[in-house]
Amino acid sequence: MATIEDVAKLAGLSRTTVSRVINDQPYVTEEKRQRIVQAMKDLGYVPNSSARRLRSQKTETIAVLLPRVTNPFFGNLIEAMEQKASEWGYQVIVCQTHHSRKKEIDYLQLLKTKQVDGVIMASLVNDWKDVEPYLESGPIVFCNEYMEDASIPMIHMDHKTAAYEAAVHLLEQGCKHIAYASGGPESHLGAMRKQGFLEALEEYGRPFLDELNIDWAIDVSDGQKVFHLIRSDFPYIDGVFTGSDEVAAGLIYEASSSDWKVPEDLAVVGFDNQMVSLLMVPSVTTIQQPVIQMADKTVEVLIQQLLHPGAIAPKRYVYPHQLLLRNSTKRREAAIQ
Amino acid sequence: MATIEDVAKLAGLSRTTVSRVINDQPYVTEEKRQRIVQAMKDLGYVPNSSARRLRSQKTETIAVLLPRVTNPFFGNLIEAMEQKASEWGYQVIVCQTHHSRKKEIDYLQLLKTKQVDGVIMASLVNDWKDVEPYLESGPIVFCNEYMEDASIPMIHMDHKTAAYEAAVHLLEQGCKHIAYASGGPESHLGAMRKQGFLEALEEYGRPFLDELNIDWAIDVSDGQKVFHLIRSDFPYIDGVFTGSDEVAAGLIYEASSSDWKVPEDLAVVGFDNQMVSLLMVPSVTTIQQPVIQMADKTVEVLIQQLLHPGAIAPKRYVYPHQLLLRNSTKRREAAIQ
DNA sequence: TTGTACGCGTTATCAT
DNA sequence: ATGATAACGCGTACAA
Repeated sequence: MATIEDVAKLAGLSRTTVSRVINDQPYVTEEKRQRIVQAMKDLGYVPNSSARRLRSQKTETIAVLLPRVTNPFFGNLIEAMEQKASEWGYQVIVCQTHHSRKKEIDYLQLLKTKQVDGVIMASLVNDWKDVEPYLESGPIVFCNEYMEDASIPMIHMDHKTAAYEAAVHLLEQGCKHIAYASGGPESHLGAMRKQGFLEALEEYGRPFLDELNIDWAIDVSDGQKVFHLIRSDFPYIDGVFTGSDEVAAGLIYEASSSDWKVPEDLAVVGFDNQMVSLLMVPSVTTIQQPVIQMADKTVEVLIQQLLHPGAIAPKRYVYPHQLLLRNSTKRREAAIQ
Repeated sequence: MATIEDVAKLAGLSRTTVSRVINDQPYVTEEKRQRIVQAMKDLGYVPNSSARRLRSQKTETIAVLLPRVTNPFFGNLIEAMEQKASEWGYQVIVCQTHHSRKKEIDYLQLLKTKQVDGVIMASLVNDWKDVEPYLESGPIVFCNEYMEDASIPMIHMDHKTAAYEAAVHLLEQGCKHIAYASGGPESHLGAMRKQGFLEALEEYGRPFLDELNIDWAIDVSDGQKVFHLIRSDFPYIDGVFTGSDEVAAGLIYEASSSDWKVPEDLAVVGFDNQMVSLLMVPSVTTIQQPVIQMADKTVEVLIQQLLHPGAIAPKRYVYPHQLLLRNSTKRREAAIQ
């Protein structure tokens, strides 16, 4: 592998001058520049990135922490992030935490060991006190996930209001006993949703019992299980708030192969507006997040922090959501689309 | 940021000894080892990865090239790859080519600049002659994509036979005029599928006309367009082979809001066995690929190349597919779930 | 068992 | 305008 030294020799000049050419710096005669460019071509020279990193203390790489890529929400997120980052010349490392505290911390180590310049956390299962120390090694930005006490940039939706609106919608459609089927480990975000949901119930004078709380529903097959659980043990339930479109899809799929009708017997709302929510019959009422905008903003904020350290105060960007009314909750005429 | 030098000073020893402790090398008194470990803790010392890379000429990082993450097939692929790689202590960089030749080459540069030790190509739109030169900078492995002339490891299915079987299935179900709705840029893999498809038609004495060839169908909305095209311009078509479950889903979705019935009026087969193919009504007959096994194998093969350069001859691993018979093609009694 | 000294490939500083 | 030289932080012959 040719080094800068080789190029210098071949061109009959010094490393310094070659370096100047590489980095488009002034003070190089056009003639010598040509000679160097030619030498680089002849040798197939490419600057060694490790050496540059060591010298510049920069990696042009960021880590994106998320639970898993195959969850379509996170898939969309990282797709947009990678695209945006590459526009700025940054590489993206995928870090799947699978909701594990240990893995999350392990990946944060990338910051300490200088393998990445900054970190985006779209996964957050550790307490802030365990994350904060890593801040001194480089900037961290939250996306989707968030918490009150951290003073770093956060890009997210108002999950509490979103859940509140979804619950109100179910109540307005005449649901009397609404189950809450969500899952995964407790995160601040999950707590917010739950809060909004409960507020709506309280406002409408509906009680919420333990039996209506399902906290292990993540994917399609869980959704299927949820349906059977409801049907066999709690048949009086007539509405379900789910934490994802996948759970909603599983529920609706099972219902359609039973004698229950959605939404007449059971109204269902999903979350994320994934493609499947539109393809299901009936189509799924869901909450849309501006994923791409959030992803772009997150990358932009992080890179700005890298380019101008400490220039801007950590801000919070709250993006709007939208409750998309579809057929899975259409018990009264009002429903649109 | 503390360096190895700081640790050495604090412990009253030399850098060398500290280095020995870091890398678990012998010839260090237990007592001094303790002293050093303590010093590292006190200083919060972590080895600088850039320096290590420069010194060792290794990055412990691999690049995965693919069209886009939100295509569920590739989402599954990179999810499994990242997980496997992390078990070996390797980082994964996402490289979305969006079928662009330029982007594909740009990402291959990561190999030349020593930003990664090896590359997995699950995207392949350039000619082999343009890819081959990068081989001298490090190992490259194909996954899913492949071509005859390259002498590097390749992990993939027999797409030709898979397509052949799907087409035969449609013919056996009594389809007389079968459209081929696939898309994206031409790849060797696409050519193989088409070949298998055509062979089946020929075998059954069915002609294939230009009007039956749709080459721009990639996602759900394309599938919807395909349906309307067929319905308005080529209503005699009674079967469609699609390149992905998403296209199939779009087709079926539109058909269900029309007076056409699937499979009676139009039989549809998909590709990849994505979740949506199971959730659609009717469920979609499709071809299943052993994605995770292929992903694991690919990572394993690449890492073996990194650990033992030139030890094993480049081999080809062909994985079995499975045609899953579902309702979207069930025109005769035989079909199974 | 421990330490000295050099080099990995670049870039920044300071002369000239 | 150009070049010599010193870092960046680490690992490893080789010497002791």
